[in-house]
Amino acid sequence: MAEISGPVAAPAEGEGAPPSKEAIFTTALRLFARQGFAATGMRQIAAEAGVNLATINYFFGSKVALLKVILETFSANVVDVLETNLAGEEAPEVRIRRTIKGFVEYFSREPERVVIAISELPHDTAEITDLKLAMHHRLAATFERHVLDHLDAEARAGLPMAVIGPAIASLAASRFLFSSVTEKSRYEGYDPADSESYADTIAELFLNGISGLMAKGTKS
Amino acid sequence: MAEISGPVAAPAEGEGAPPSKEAIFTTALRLFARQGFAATGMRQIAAEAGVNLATINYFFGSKVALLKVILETFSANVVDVLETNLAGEEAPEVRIRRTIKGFVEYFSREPERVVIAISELPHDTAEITDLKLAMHHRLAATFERHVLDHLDAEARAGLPMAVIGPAIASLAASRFLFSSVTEKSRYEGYDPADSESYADTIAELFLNGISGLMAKGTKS
DNA sequence: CATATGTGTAAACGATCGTTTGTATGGATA
DNA sequence: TATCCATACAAACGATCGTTTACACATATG
Repeated sequence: MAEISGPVAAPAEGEGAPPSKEAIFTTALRLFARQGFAATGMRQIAAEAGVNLATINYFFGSKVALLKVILETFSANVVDVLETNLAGEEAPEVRIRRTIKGFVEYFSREPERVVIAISELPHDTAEITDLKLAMHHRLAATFERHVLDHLDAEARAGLPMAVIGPAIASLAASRFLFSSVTEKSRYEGYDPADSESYADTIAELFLNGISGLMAKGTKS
Repeated sequence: MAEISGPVAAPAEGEGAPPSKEAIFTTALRLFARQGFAATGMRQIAAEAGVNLATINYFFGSKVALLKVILETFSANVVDVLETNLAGEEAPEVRIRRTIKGFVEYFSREPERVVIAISELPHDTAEITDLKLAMHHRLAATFERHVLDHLDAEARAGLPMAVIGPAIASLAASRFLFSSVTEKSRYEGYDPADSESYADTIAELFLNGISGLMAKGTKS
């Protein structure tokens, strides 16, 4: 099958895109996050976006291609956050803390992409698997280059990449993964809208654990 | 609609169950974890379990009821692990470490349930929402009673339940969430089958962060 | 023997799925 | 004006969806 130069290959979702295309994209983002990719039908997207059914395939080519665009931009953004925050001459602790806060802040801005990415992560949709692997390799390589390679052998042995990679990702995403549950519960003395202090908490948790959190106490 | 005393209400998956029923259950467990609930069809379950299509609804009533059984047993098991490990007179750190290791060990034994539970967590399937909320409340109440209530106000202020609840769950589950990706990659010097040391690593990470991991180094 | 019950099966139900086809329109371009 | 092209729409395609019905067979019970 030859390459197509039609609208299918368009990178999508820039502000230059036609209003219909943008409506489709934001609606799909919302529905995929709320109901899951497989459970969301094309007709529902079309109806809630206020466009014709065929318009979706006209702009995006297919349903999985729509998912692909979502995951690809998410992947690019996450790699970008990691690269820009993890580089530098400061102590590893400073750069790691900055990186985690960068993750949390980006996730707060686009929680729907986080939910979609994590929800689809364990499933092996044929056309998505390669995308996930590529993202994983880029993230792992960046983390190794900027952090692990600067540690002595003993410290490095305590940080197996296969553990802390998923750990840091899950940790930063945990709030958004569970938001459908925690939002329905009430916690006294905690403001869920305060994303700044949340980023601090998660960063401290990853660096020094709950003992670090308890030591800091009300100081934050 | 009156209650039915037929096989639909059966608690399922005991060893006393008919072989067909057990085959359906284990097959559904595998397919739901690998493809997702919505993306898995009844006919595929029936075919791979070697039973007739109608047999599934005969034993379980409906497709969502099948998912319900999976999540209910998972929920009961997780609450049980938390209760048995978190209680006791030892220092909080000892009990928390034991609890996390308990989680990881149970998750290692039944990774498919973990993947299903986390994947379906953000989605609001009408009949599943209540189940998730109930599980969340039980877990939060148990953790508060056994840990938070024994801390002084300052230390407690550093541990917002809305943060560390999802955090501990995501951390313990991270490896199994990402297994479809990490399994396809190679990590030197790390044996993914060593679930014992993995549990240690995650527990140390939650308690003392990566600084704790680096301090321990090759000692583990 | 007659009957009830648990299990398994074939076939079909209506609904919804993702995708494609054909056509219409409106503005830009030649 | 004539042509092209991006956008948009209605309608239908075949396939698959979860579920239900009706029936068959075994075993156990009265």
